[in-house]
Amino acid sequence: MPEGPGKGYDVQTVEAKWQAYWDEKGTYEVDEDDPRPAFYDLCMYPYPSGPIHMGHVRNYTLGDVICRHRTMNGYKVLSPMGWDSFGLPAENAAIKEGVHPGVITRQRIAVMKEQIRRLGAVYDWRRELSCCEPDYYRWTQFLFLKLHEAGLAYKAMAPVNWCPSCQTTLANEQAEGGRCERCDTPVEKRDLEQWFFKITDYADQLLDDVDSLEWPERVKTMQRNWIGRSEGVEFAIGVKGRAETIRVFTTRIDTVFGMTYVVLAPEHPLVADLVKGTAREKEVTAFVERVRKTSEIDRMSAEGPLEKRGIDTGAKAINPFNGAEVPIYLADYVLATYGTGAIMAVPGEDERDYEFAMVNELAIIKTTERPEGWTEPIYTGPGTKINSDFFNGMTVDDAKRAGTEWLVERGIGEATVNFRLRDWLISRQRYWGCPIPIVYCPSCGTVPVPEADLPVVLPEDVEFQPSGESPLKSHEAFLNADCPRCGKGAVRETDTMDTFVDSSWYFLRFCDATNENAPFSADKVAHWMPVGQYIGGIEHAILHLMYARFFMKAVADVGLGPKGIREPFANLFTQGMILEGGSKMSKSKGNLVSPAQYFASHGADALRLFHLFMGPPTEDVDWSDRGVDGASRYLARLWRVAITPEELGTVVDRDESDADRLITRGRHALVKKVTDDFDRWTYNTAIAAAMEFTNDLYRYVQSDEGARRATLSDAIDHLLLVLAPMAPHITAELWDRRRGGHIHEESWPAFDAALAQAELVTMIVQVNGKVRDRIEVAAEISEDEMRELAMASAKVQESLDGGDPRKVIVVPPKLVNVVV
RNA sequence: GCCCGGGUGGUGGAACGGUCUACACGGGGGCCUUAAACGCCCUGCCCGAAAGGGUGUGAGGGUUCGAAUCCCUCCCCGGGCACCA
Repeated sequence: MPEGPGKGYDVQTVEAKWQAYWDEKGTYEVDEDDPRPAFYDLCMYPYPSGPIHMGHVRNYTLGDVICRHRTMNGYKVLSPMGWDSFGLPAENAAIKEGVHPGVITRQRIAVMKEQIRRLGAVYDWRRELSCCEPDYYRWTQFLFLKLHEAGLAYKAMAPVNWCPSCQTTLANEQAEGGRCERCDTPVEKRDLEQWFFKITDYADQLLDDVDSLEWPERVKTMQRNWIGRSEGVEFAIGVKGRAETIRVFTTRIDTVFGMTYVVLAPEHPLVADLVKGTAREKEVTAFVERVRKTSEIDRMSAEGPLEKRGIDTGAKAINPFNGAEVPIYLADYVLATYGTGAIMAVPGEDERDYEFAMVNELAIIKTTERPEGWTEPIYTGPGTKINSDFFNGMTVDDAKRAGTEWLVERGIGEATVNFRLRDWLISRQRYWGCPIPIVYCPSCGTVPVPEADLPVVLPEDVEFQPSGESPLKSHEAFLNADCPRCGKGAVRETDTMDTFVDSSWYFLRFCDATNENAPFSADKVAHWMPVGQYIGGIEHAILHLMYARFFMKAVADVGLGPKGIREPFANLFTQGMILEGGSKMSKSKGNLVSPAQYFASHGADALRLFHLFMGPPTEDVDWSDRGVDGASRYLARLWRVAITPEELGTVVDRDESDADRLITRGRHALVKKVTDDFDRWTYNTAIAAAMEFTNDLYRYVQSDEGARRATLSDAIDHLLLVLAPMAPHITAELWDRRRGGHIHEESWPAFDAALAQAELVTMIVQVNGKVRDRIEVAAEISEDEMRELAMASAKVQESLDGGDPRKVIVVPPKLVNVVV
């Protein structure tokens, strides 16, 4: 492995020097009273897991390039960094190693911070925050109280994943495959009282506002699908011989005359009552038990829809439209948590119902005309209604309207909208998270902790149970509290908040990070927000980004945030993953490649440059370290050329030559190219252009009589300027040595578009679309001249063989195509 | 199953409908050196000693003077969603 770029360039010393300079001088510290226009550049803050990995390098390099580039373009760029420092991994490590999670976490933050600095990424460190510290989480608690006050935080019974061995609930992500992440015990469903945020109140807004975002289309699509708005009707279906009705939701009321049976979710509240005392009771109860044991994860994921399991209750439903009696089934393909937990089933017009009907040998009624040649038994497209009484002859859409009207007139149904989005369950039965500021009083009930009493501090003197049960549950001093309302003895909530709550507002805190009286001031937030560029992994496309959007809106509505800003992230960039051998790098796979070794062997600039050069940052890339050498070699070359232009060839002080004109043209073209590429996020081609220009310099200066020193100097200055955001250390050092001063305080260079155009171009001569000749011509050549030149070409004459061309296509100044 | 992305040299990747493979990595060769490292230059698939020619962007069609690029059919890879009525 080569030791750095070589001759006269001491990578380690130079990089350390400039990193210290940026820190000490506070180059990237910004404030409200700075008159430059504001720009907020943010990378998703990391979970402090210890040493950084290549994904971090990619992320923070991109963020840093944006920050430095924007700054050179005259903006004051807010670029902060912090730590998503609550969470399960540190707590698990604590249980295993007997060290407090806070200790482990703070050590890891120190390591990570040092490595991020070593990368040369610059931040306004005065704004650093860590969400596990009381000066941050007291405001998370404050926001919880505000949401609670506004009715947006509530407690309710909910089915959760429960690990019987660890005695705790688990997040869905921690119970993948239906087994506990820690002990591999199968997870059960339990109903527990849990805290929720009422994100569903914002379902419509969250959906509508997606349109206004400059985000990757696929992320927007994922958000829309996750919200899953669907319009339909809810109506009551009578049960034969009983007073109760079953409410069902459907988006296809036009198919109601095809209703073949009704299905209830096994958890439906009416089930027990329906079968009580009937011959079916025993069998149905057994079925319900069986389904309950299957976790929701198994029911909803696996490889595609599971085989439809169901059972006849023996009860009959009555179709209100025609009085038809149909059987009532229970089936696990109907979810208790969506719509009303009950459906009307129409096998002729719904794939799932069809599948179920086949298994249970039920009749199929078609209610929509099939298109010519349609052979499938199910049809879900548009058409004309048939077998449908007063719908007959209507289109599907008209029948939907008529059906809804019919129900509304009789008072048994109405149009409704359903969402896939559920309220956000934020309770975690874990220690290492933000305590929920609530106490339970025997006489006053659930009482919020007064704002003046915040923070509710996580006690440090805790003993971690090998079982994983939260030590808060057995911590007397924490548990016992006085009721804020009546002063009598009360008990504290021991659940902590999902760490996604912490990350739902950290970008707001960055705007006003040291405020001791409020989570942030609305004015400061208004000054910086929305984030002008947010950069992070695609894996957060739904959860974090949805929650943060919800918070931004909620915070405005409870009177804390600026009213006009309802979306936190105006622009989002999702970077691709760094793979190793085709799969994601991870500790467990043992295929981590540490960035730290490259700091020592090649330096931060080379590593940054290589990451940017690998390919477009949206794409996943397989890691290969061969190219770091190449980046390093290029930087060494740049160093030699900039320090000693004679390296390039003959440097003279005399009149302008062709070489001078070519070099000047080249540098205008370079600046144009890099400027365009920065807008397109195609740093790979920007770097290629810089390399190409450097190669061209050698060519021009070595040919004929050499180039002027002044021309070269100007070219090298521009080369350094365009590379400055990407390779900040070497360009800063060279700039300082060549001209004095700080390159990152220079303006982004301008270019003259006319000068960037080449004088001479290669004209391609084709015969029948195949290249037959190349001729150097002036860029301003006329069509006629081109045609003449092309026809005069020996190659063309040969092909014509004395005849006349059928057609000649001329595209000035690049191409002539002769068709024979 | 549905919805997105992608398939271009040995590799990463370039390419407003107009020279396919820029820029790199790796390989081969040469120069420099006492030698090596560094550096510099050439090369890049097939035929040919060369000049030159040919094939050629996952497959097959189409549009066009001209297609990696636009249209249709299909195959393969990656990702997301997955019983939401």
